[in-house]
Amino acid sequence: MRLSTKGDYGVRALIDLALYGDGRLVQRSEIAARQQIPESYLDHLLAQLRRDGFIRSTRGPSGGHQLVRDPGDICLLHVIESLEGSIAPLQCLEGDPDDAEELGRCHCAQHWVWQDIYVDTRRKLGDVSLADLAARSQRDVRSTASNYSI
Amino acid sequence: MRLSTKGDYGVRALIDLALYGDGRLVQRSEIAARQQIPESYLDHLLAQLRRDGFIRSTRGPSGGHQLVRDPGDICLLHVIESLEGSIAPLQCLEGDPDDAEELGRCHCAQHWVWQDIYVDTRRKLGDVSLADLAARSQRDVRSTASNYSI
DNA sequence: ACAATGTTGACTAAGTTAGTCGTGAATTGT
DNA sequence: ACAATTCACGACTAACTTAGTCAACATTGT
Repeated sequence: MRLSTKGDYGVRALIDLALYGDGRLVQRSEIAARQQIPESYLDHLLAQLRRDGFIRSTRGPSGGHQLVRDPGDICLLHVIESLEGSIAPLQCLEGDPDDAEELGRCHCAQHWVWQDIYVDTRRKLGDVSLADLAARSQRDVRSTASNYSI
Repeated sequence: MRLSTKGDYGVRALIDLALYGDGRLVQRSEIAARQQIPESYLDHLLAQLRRDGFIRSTRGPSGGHQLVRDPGDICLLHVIESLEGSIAPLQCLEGDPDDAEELGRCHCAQHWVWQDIYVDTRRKLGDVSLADLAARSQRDVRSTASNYSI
């Protein structure tokens, strides 16, 4: 039930782009340094996010990465599912989670419990945008900084 | 985010004991056959459940396994956590989940989202008893049987 | 041309999952 | 006492996943 580093790192990378990529390209090395992610590993995550249309990348000197859409229009659910694959707790819950017909087909005794958890988790993740996370991230940075300044 | 076979099989084994172990011992081979679990693998799961006080086992001919407590007094959360370990989606959420102090210590941007999901998932699992699952399992068996008899 | 950057795929080491197997210990029936 | 039956436990393993590294290549700005 644990999120792997792919999901964690990938989300952090997108938050970084939301925070520092306003109108400019952000380089892999910048993201890696700020978010504490091995640079060569970050490569794979950026590739996946590119494939799924979250970012656009530019080569060459002064190249880098940028978000394709507005951070407010990107929800955590899609990012996580891009990086982690399905987050269904049981195999019989995979497939289109919005198709109630399909989910109801299995009759294992635990099905309904995990289906409830699955649907609810997806809803919660769907309700959070990258902009929300970026704002939270910035707030935390400021509050930590103010602790030092007292 | 997927439940492993340990959790799935282990819960099914306990449901089997709830259904067929009323006042008698149920043998490993019975459980394995009914629940489609490799017998030698089931050993490990029963050992873990014994260590954590869910079942009691008796050796020798006509030996077997039985629940220690009433199925209504065993919640899914404790069973799952016995078999799977912590189900916290992030490492920084581990430790005592009822200690709000401890959970609030980390300030990674995603923390609050996953904490919400974690707390809610544990609550949902805590609200389901083995008796609930056993009843559901029996109902499903009957409804499947009645489909054939029509 | 060439240096800076991103792109891709092959490779790897460590850990987890999902088991199997063999030996031993307890219990029962004879 | 002894054999049969059942659980108990730990060693072992094959396949898969995770979390990376690395090298070769493609593109772009100067």
